[in-house]
Amino acid sequence: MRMTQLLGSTLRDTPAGAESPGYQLLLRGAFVRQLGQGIFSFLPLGWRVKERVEEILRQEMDAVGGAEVLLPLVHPAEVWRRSGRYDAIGPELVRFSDRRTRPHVLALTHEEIVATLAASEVQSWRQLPRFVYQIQLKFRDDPRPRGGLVRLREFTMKDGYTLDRDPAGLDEQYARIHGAYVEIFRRCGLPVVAVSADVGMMGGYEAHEFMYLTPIGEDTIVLCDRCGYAQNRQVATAATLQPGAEDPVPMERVETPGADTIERLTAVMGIPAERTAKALFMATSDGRMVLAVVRGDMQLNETKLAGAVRAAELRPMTPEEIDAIGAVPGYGSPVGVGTQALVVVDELVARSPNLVAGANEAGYHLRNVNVGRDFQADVVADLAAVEAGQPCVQCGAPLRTERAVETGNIFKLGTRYAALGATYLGEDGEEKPIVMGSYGIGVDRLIACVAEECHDERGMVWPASIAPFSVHLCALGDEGLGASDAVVQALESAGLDVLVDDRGERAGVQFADAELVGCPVQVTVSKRSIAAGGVEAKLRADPGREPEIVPVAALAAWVAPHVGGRTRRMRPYR
RNA sequence: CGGGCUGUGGCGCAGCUUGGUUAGCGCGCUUGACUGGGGGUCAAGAGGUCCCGGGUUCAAAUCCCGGCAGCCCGACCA
Repeated sequence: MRMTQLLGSTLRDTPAGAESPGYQLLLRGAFVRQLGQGIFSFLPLGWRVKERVEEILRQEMDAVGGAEVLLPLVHPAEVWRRSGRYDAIGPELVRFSDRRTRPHVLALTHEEIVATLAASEVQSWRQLPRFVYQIQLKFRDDPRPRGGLVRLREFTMKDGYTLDRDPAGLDEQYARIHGAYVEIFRRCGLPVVAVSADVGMMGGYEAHEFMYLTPIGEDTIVLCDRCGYAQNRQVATAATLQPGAEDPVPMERVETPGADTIERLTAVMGIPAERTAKALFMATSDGRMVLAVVRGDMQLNETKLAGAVRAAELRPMTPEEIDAIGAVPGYGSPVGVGTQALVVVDELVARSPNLVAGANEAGYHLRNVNVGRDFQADVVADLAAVEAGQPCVQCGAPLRTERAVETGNIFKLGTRYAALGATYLGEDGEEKPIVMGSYGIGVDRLIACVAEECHDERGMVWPASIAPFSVHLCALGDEGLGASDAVVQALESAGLDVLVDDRGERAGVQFADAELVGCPVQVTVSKRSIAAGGVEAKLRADPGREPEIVPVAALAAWVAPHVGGRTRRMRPYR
């Protein structure tokens, strides 16, 4: 392909508003352009990268028995009503009417569609297991898209769905696809860690996320360097702490003026935060009031609390609601609170004697509060968010936390979508629910992560497997331009794809752009190289090394080992 | 949805505080000359509803009000 065919030119200045280095380079290298919030165009170079990634996805999905399909982007609302998600999901599900005022939605995932197909297409146990996947657009009206391609509203997802007779069958496919995911990220040159995760809105009973560790990530994962424990902070637990043994002593009311935060309380009373309990006032989506108690030095993990009270969603209580249960913000505690609120206590608090808690009266706290004696817990559960440095639940070594981007996830859904009629007739003649699994990879997000991972100060350094072209050919001067056709011919006839800089720009401009675009092999042809016996070749990943003179006839053989990871011959553009 | 920041030729920015000439600068673009291996030099050009709407004023890029858009933090989110 010739550079004069490309739409979009490289940028010398970093566009305003692009924060992360990877996103800056995707813009500067003319890979993508933003159209609206969370909505992007892929320019020719970006499209080539995307095509490469998709090819790897197809190969790996096919390798574990996947059959590619294409499911619609626009769904009648009825399908989502039947699964219950039409009402369960908030405004991120885009709803609209067609010309006959029939309600529709834009696909934000495709479980419903696969389940609907399974209902009509699968009748017998002989038709299971199955694994279908697609590479499709999704639209999620996210309240806050950000980070360029990291968090989009319109995005491309590789989503796959397994259909099985029973959980054992699901486990088998799940493990196989887990392995395929590891291979996909390896081939794309992106280091990830697989962590256990919350199932979220998908429902189901087990999930893993494939996380790329980066400070721009929006998730926090908890890692143990000794034993390999790795979980999303939403579900992570630390080893149980053992509070000092101490006999309960009588509770007393103390004056604590202005101590309406844990920080001020510890200052006023001269005690460490570990000796305090704090109350958080939450309401469930089904209208229950929840008073959660964690130790003063710890953060509430809302995912854990939601699980403990079996709530779909939680929100903070309003001041009126707090007042109605008889509590006082800043001085709140379960002591003396009426039965309108469900009291949920972190297990560490439940075992800790003589804590300081609020008195539900402005300016007063209670010393020596003991669970069971001074108030009753309706539920005792692990509610605390894991902090770095806490001991690992498996081996006791100090845990580490890292920011990460979720580039892929896999879910064991189980039978929840059987409600859409996804059942089969078993070998025993009985109707049984199909057991489903769901498997996603965000293609754009994966590219964004690779851009973060694979660059230097001059531009992208794409892994050969997904680079837009194998070779970036700089044709310098009339002699270089004149000789470039033969070089392209030599490479393309060997199955190598080439981007030719045929713009007639000066050497410096061509070199700078080649480094920005980041193809693995950079070849220069010019009067000088011809006089030296061929072309100059060097690797993008090794910019410091002197280029090597290679005869045109030997060039393809020189290039090939450096682009071995490329798997598909792309059609030449002509 | 809350908080903060920003909207000025294709890109990056100045000007706004304290209203007043033809709204500037760098890059890019066009034409010509020179140059020709790391974003070269010189010259001549093209290109602008100063985000939108309203208001104040003799006069608004500039001040006021209201929108819209983008970015960041938070809430939210597979």
